Amino acid sequence: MTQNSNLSAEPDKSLSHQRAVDQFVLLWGEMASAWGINKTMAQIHALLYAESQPLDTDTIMKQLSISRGNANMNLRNLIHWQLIQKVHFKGKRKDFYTAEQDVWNIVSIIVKERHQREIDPIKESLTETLQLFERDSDMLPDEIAFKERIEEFIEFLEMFERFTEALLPYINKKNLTFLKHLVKIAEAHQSLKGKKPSPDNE
Amino acid sequence: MTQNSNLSAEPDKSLSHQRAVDQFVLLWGEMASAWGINKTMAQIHALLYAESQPLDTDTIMKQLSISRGNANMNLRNLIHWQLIQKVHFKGKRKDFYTAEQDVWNIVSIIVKERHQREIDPIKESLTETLQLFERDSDMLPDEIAFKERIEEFIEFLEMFERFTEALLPYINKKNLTFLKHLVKIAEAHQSLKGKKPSPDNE
DNA sequence: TTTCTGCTTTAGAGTTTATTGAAATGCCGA
DNA sequence: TCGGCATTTCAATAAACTCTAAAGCAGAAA
Repeated sequence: MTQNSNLSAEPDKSLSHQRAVDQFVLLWGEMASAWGINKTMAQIHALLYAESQPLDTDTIMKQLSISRGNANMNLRNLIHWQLIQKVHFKGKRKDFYTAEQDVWNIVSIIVKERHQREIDPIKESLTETLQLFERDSDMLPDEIAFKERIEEFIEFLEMFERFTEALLPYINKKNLTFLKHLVKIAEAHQSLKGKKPSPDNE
Repeated sequence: MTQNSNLSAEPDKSLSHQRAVDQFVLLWGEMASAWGINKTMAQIHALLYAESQPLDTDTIMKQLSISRGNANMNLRNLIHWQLIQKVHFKGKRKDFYTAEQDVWNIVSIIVKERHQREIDPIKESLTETLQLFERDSDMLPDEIAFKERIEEFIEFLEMFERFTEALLPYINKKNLTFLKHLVKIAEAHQSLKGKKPSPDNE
């Protein structure tokens, strides 16, 4: 019961494959928790990403040694993130789950989701903060500088927004050509101007 | 002692300015913890970013109501991340700290750091995982599919690497023109091909 | 040398977040 | 309507992470 995985719920798999999946699941989980995403949620996603077949809750529980409640919560969360989907098989009552299998789409979904959930609210809060300032005429120099920095940050977020909105449609394994094209433009532009495009600060 | 900030360590600041700084610090801290970065570390950074003048440890402690040890640890961490710098004033024994003030540089530093710390090791681990597989001839179809997905992921990371390396030099408030240019190319390319560049999956 | 000032380290307390286990609810066929 | 799965919810518990207080250093001044 305390063993971490590899309960061989699926005897139709070679040992080396099973080990590779386990290792991959662990890696994905660690990665996620470094980025503020629930480790178990990421592990479930990794498992479903690694498997070609849809899995049911019990298999996931056994495979990752987690409780039913935990599995259920994180599965729901993953569905909400649109990273996995429920699948039904005729004749079977259980829910099965399957994950998007194209890394490019996965990344694209994650970027979109976090953008909506996090960037937009931040922009709003910053705009509110700006409203705390007195009229320009009464402001001290440091105050003006700070205000400008906030404005610059808002501008940055807007630029980021435009950028991701423009590029996200190309983040897809069937559309790499255009991305590669953009990178080449940037690389060319860079070598044209020498190593760094501008010396440094001020 | 339990009050959250605004101990007005700097009487030379208007109340509205102080409130704006406080609010900004709180926001930045929350944002950071959503992304797996220590909240206090981010708050210290926000404070230094908001202030035009370098601050010493005692000011930071008072301003954020944190202990000396905590301040010290997180300041060191920020230096390690290259997000702030120590500053010395002649005649004064204390260390003062100051932050990079250009958002674009800040983001650029963060991307570079996380890249080094996280993406590179992941690529290595994935490569190791790949080595767990048997020779192609002995592989089951599912096994081959999984292997291909890992390879695709490595490919993605490499593309991401090229992309950031190509663009990071332009992420700087003095070099926005080129970025804007790139976005325009992408936007134009998109409208040329209709709303979505490719219908959907498969 | 001793004292004073400021920086650093660390064990444990405190806080936050994730996970479990059990009970509640829903669903479907007999 | 009941019985048997399957899913969902949630209070209690555990794990992870952060912060503090106190002690230790190191160097400057006296």
